[in-house]
Amino acid sequence: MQSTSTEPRNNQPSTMHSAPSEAGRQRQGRLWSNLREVCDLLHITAAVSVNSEELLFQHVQFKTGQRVHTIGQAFDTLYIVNSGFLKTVLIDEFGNEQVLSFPMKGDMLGVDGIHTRHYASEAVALSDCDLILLPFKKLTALGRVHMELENVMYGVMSRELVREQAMIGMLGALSAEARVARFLVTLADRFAAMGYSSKLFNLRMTRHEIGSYLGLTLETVSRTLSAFNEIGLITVDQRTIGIKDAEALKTLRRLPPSRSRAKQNSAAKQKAEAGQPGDDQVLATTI
Amino acid sequence: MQSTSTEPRNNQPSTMHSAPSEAGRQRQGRLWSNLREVCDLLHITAAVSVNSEELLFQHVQFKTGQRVHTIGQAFDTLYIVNSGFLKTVLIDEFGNEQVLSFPMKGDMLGVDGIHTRHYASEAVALSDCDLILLPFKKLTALGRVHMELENVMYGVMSRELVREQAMIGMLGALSAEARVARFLVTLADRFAAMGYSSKLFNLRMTRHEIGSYLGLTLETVSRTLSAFNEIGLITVDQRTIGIKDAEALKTLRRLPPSRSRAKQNSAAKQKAEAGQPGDDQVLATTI
DNA sequence: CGCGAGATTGACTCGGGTCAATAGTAGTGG
DNA sequence: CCACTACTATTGACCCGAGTCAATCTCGCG
Repeated sequence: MQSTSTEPRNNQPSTMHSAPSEAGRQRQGRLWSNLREVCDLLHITAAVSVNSEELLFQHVQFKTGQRVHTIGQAFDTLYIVNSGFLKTVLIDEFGNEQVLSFPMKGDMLGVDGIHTRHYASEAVALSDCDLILLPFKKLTALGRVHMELENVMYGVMSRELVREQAMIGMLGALSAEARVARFLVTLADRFAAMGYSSKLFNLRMTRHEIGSYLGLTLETVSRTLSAFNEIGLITVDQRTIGIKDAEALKTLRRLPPSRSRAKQNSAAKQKAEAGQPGDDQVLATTI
Repeated sequence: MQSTSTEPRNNQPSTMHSAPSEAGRQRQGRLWSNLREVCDLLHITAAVSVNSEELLFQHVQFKTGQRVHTIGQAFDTLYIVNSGFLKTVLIDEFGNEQVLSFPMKGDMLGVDGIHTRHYASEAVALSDCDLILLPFKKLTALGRVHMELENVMYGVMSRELVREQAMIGMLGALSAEARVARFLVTLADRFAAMGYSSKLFNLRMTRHEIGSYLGLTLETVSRTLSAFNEIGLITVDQRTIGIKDAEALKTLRRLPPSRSRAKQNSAAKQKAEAGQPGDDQVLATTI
């Protein structure tokens, strides 16, 4: 089914979420997954010994725009994304959204609710989604029997922690161009890991949401994408992104590394390269 | 166990770390803590039933500047801060440090190593420190017997995750003044939770480290502290900070909330308040 | 076919980064 | 005890990256 890419299952409206695609079996008119399928989804290589056809986890579908959980809501279950795209957000005292992540297939939701027993963030479906429910009580009870599970959980939470650390590092140190470049590269890698094309894909989120996620305004995101397009790093058409030079995007550095170049390329080099027939003056500042 | 790490133990000479202060008992010339003491330190209200005088966790001392663990080092143990102050940092491709956190009493270190089995960050002592070792293997083995422990771990990791989410929200949305203000308020609260004064304390980190943590330059941090000092929110003398108006610091908002005031106070209001005998023009822009 | 949400682009402004000079503080050793 | 050095902090001058405001364009949808 997901042959080419870009669109997993065409988003036909209202059709009971079209194809079940991956894991899961019908029962009582619903999809269920066993522990092995859950671990596969998480990319965790835990040797799940059990014949866990007994241990089944229910799926739930959410349609575009629906909230999976909201801030302050009593916590009782974790979610794993089986298909679809979401965003998680914080809401500040003025009602402004701060996007924290864009979960997709294989990601876990709700971990931030464990501590206080209330979700600390809000999760919203950006497309029709299929999520697997992991009732937390059930999960800890299972831990008693299957110790592998405990390590799976530690691994997932630690992974999420590392991801957030990288995010903090990015927000604290990178320029706008570098943030957008990294965002695109990371997205491409995640699509690749899901079996889709990493060279051509559709953004599921608005410029505003990307900006919030990267600590930028939507205008800056838009301008930066246009600039990347002009110098041939990518192609942009609304939400369709084509990656043309992944290497350049990966190595695009920040402007404020410290004291170093930043002055020398401003005037001195400009005239030296008048022989270039191309049109690459747009990002000349970042080299 | 093979220490391998940068700076192992054996540095208890000098002053045997002044006062043992809190938890711990001597044995083999070292300090050890039991499970209850560990949980108390973490502020986790887990009913630790066990008479866990058998389960003892060793302490280790680190002196100012020593590294507890480095990036890429093989992970095998978690740490809990019993006393002292540290920083955790990421190192980018150019050797620049990005400060991620300032762990102090009751905080856990090393969680980011669980996922890949290698520490993802570096932890450095900013003062002489006393840490409790939690060998991860031992910990998971214990989980088999004491289920409370599992929940303690989940709680600590979830708490850390929430903290990092708040950090991301701050870096993505707040102005320099607001970041510094929040930093001070958060520090004050943490000191209060540790039983110290929340009104007068010493920073254990440099302006540079604060700036890195907040995504600012050291100059901006310094200037902002001076500005807060001038309008009477705090007093500053090198690393000694006195909190004068905690409420004002807490409610200091960002400048770029969206579209709203920002223009109307620029010219119109200035002349209307010439009757103010005080000296408060410094931060007039933020109102 | 018009409407509204989203995206693009331009013009302008300013918060905060950069560079630089000065001053306070700590550690070391003669 | 006082230099001598190295590190840290404070301030000022300057300027650029990105935010703000606003106009226009595109596209999907009822």
